[in-house]
Parts: sequence; C-alpha cells; structure tokens
Amino acid sequence: MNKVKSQKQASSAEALALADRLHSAAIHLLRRVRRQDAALGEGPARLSALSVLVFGGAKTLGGLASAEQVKPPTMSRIVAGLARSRLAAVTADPDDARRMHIRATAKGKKLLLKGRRLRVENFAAQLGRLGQEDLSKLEDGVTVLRKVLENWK
Amino acid sequence: MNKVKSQKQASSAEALALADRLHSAAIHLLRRVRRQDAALGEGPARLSALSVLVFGGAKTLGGLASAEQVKPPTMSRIVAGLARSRLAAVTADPDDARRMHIRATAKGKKLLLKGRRLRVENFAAQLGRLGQEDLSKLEDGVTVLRKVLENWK
DNA sequence: TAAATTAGTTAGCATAGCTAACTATACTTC
DNA sequence: GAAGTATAGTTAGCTATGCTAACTAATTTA
Repeated sequence: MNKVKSQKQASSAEALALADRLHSAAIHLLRRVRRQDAALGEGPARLSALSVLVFGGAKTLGGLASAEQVKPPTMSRIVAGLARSRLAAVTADPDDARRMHIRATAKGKKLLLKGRRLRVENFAAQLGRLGQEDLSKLEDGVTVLRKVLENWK
Repeated sequence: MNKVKSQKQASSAEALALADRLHSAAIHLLRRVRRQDAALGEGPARLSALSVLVFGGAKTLGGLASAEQVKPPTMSRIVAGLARSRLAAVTADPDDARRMHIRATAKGKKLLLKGRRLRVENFAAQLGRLGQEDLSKLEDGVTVLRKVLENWK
C-alpha cells in the first residue's frame, strides 16, 4: 500500500463507510422520532413541510416541493392534508392564477412548537445526557452534514 | 447568566436546537439517498432490513423487527417482500416451530453491495468533496449519534 | 392568435407504518 | 395430561408518503 498516493483514495473508502453509517443512523433516528411525532396526529412529511412554512415563510406548492425534495403531486397531497387540518392556509396568487400561496396558520405554528416541546422531552433529553464534548462533536457533525446537503446538486 | 450553574441547563436548550437540526438533516438526507436506492428496485425499509441480515447474520422475525424498531406485522411484510425477490430465505426453526430463521441469500448480499457501490458514487462522492477536517467532524458526529441511538431506551 | 411552457391536480400504483384480531405452537400449572 | 397462558407470526384494514402518467388551467412566447 502506498500511503502517500492513497491520500485521496483513502477519503473515498472512508466516505463509503461513513455514508453507510450515516444512512443507517438517519433511518433509525427517524424511526425513534416518529413515535413522538405520532402524538401530534400528523406524519413526518407534513410536519417537515409545516416546519419550512413556519421558519421559512409562505411558499408556492412548487417551491415547497423543491424545498422538501419531493415531486409536486406528493406535495399537493401533503398540503391538502395540512389545509384539511387547518395547519396551513392556501390562497391564490393575485398575479398568477396558476400559483398558490401556502402559509402556516396560527394553529400550525402552535402545533409545530408543541412538536419541538415533545421532541425536547424525548430525543433532546437523550442528547442532554451527553457530555459537552460529545455534544460539540455532534454539533460540528450536523453542521458539516447540512453543508453537504445544501451543496448536493 | 450564571455560567457555572448553566452547565447542565445550557445543554438542554442546546440539545433542543440540535435535535431540530439533526431531525431535519436526517429527513433530507434520506430523501436524497432514496433516489439512488430506487435504482435497486427495493425500498428503504427492505434495504435496511437486508443490511441487518447481511452484516448481522440470520435473525428471527421478531429479532429483526426489534433490530429495526418496527412492529412485527410491519417486519412480516418487509420479509415477505425480500423473500419474494429472493433476497432473503426463510426456514423453520427445528426447535420451535413458531420461529423462523431469516437469512440473506447470495443475491441479497450482491444487491446490498451494489447499493453500497451506487451510494458511494453519489452520496459518498459528496462527502469526498469535503476536506479531511470536515470529514473527521462528520465521523465524530456520527459516532456520537450512534451512541445516542444505542442507549435510547 | 396559436403553440409552447408552467403550475398544480387527479388517478393509480407500491411501500411502509400502525392496531386489532386471528392461528399455531410452546410452556405452565394443576 | 388437560386447561389455561404466553409467545411468534400472519391477516385484514387503515393511513401516510413516495412515484409516474395524464390531465386542466393559466401564462408566455413566437
């Protein structure tokens, strides 16, 4: 093995193993969190979309679909569900009748904050058991991950 | 603010924000990865279960359900799908006729390795664009996350 | 104004999660 | 050893979420 030459190659093998572990961890994390979220009466896709609306402001359906990386028909149904539960409100765009404005309602904001509260009592409580050092490592790791996701074309 | 007294309290607030960001990152990561996995012709739940069988050896249905944190009926259907595609083989337990032994077939192992190969060409390629420093941060973060998931009662 | 593009919906399919209720086997207790 | 209990999985039926193909309606472009 050529240690010098493998400088770049090593990252690739490293990246493969890391991708595996990260993928698996993400799957299992979401399965855990889903249980708490179930208490809110809405599924993960709706809560995620609602979160975009609450923290990112009003969006069109297409904008929301692209922010959430799903296809328009999928987002169409998610929005319909949010609207039915009065968590989001849909209004027409005055300039372009094809477009819709989707925004979180007060009820939607409230529900999302309740979800955060529930989550802190569960998932975040697990994190709270970590030492400062581990917490920092996790912080740094998430920051890197978010950067990767942003730059992913 | 009392810096000393807030040692524990600070982690809680920090943990809430971190939990949010981690949750969101996990959702979006899985949506990205799902696209590559779609090329394999099997969904994420099946691939995840198959991965447990390949890397963890044969399991009973209940063991697999508990490893994957889903209920038995859900795993029952996942295993049925894997068996139908000949990715897993199911045999009876000679000592207890209620139990089943589920193991990955050669085809299943091959598919999983193909999945890894596809993944490295996509997700891991994104990671490969990171510098060594970011890569290490991500490594450390994932290690901490896995520890959290393991200790989650 | 006709054609092309864009925004969103509808229909229909598959996967994946759940609970409730069931079958079949194994274990316990009298 | 028969009766009752516990355990392993399945079946049925619901909801949610993902997709593609094909559609309607509105806007833009040629």
